[in-house]
Amino acid sequence: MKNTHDHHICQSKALQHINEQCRKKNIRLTPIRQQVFDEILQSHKAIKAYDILQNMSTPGEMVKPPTVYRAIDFLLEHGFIHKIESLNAFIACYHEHNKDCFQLLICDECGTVSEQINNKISHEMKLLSEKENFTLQHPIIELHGTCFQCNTTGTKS
Amino acid sequence: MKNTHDHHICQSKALQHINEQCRKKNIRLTPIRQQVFDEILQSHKAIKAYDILQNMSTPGEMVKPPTVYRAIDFLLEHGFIHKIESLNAFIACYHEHNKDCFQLLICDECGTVSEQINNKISHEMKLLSEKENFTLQHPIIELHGTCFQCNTTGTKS
DNA sequence: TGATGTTATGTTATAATATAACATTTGTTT
DNA sequence: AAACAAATGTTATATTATAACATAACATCA
Repeated sequence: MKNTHDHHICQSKALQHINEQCRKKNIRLTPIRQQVFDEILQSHKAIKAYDILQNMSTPGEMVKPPTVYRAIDFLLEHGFIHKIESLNAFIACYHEHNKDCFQLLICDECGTVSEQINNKISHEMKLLSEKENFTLQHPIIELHGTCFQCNTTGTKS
Repeated sequence: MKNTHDHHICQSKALQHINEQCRKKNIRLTPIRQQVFDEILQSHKAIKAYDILQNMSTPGEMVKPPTVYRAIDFLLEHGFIHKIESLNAFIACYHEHNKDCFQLLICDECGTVSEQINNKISHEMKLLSEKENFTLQHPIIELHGTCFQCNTTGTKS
């Protein structure tokens, strides 16, 4: 199946970004954190914590949940990954956004997740919050549906 | 503490609505489903499945998870309640909306959840989806922050 | 340098959320 | 009443996530 983009470019950009940021902010990208980020970076599909666990484990050496969850917490805290609440899964952040408002398009057919930064939506969220005298701190926007590829081909990738 | 609205009105409206709908659609609001809905209807705070379990149990008769989860599934399916994915919790639907796009304002101080139906936001979601050739089926919009009351009083309700 | 504090990791156990699978009962239709 | 469908009961277990405490690695500066 033809892919609409070269994921290696995303990956190397994201890697560059995380390395830069860690240097700049003087936070430590330890081997475990690196490994967990690499797992999440593999594709544009969301990955679950226990799948990361599995992938990082060998018959001789089973990685334990706190190891992975702690790395995930670190990556989330610094915005290198996002949690998809409706899937209990994680996706790498490919935008270098300082903005705290982004939208996730989640294809329920193939599992692909696409991160969008739409200023109009951010703006409308702000307006709604103001209208309701609500101090918006953390917007979660997860849009489930079917992506173009799956609509077109009718197959799972 | 003064409350900004009379929750009993919400409750009775929602009760009326669910009864009407069940009659109209010829679906059964059994005692268990009624009970679970009542629990969720208690307040404008989200409630968790295991709290419902607790509330429905007596020392002599412990309700078991599938009982509650099945009722929740029924109520979700017919739009009488909503799941808040970022809290793993549930809230009654007080709008009689056929619309599939609503926004939840979630106060992280006091736990109050307010359901909004904002046409501009729905519209922008549609535009974004179209732009990305994405068939939107189920939008999830959960806005975390602090409500007016909590901002003002600095206390938890 | 090595004493000290801080950050990260290891380890064990368990909490919290959710579903599978199969048996039984209740309701509905004819 | 027979037969089917829908709902509930019951047991077990899967999945997701964290608490609590021990140890190791790193940082810093007297």
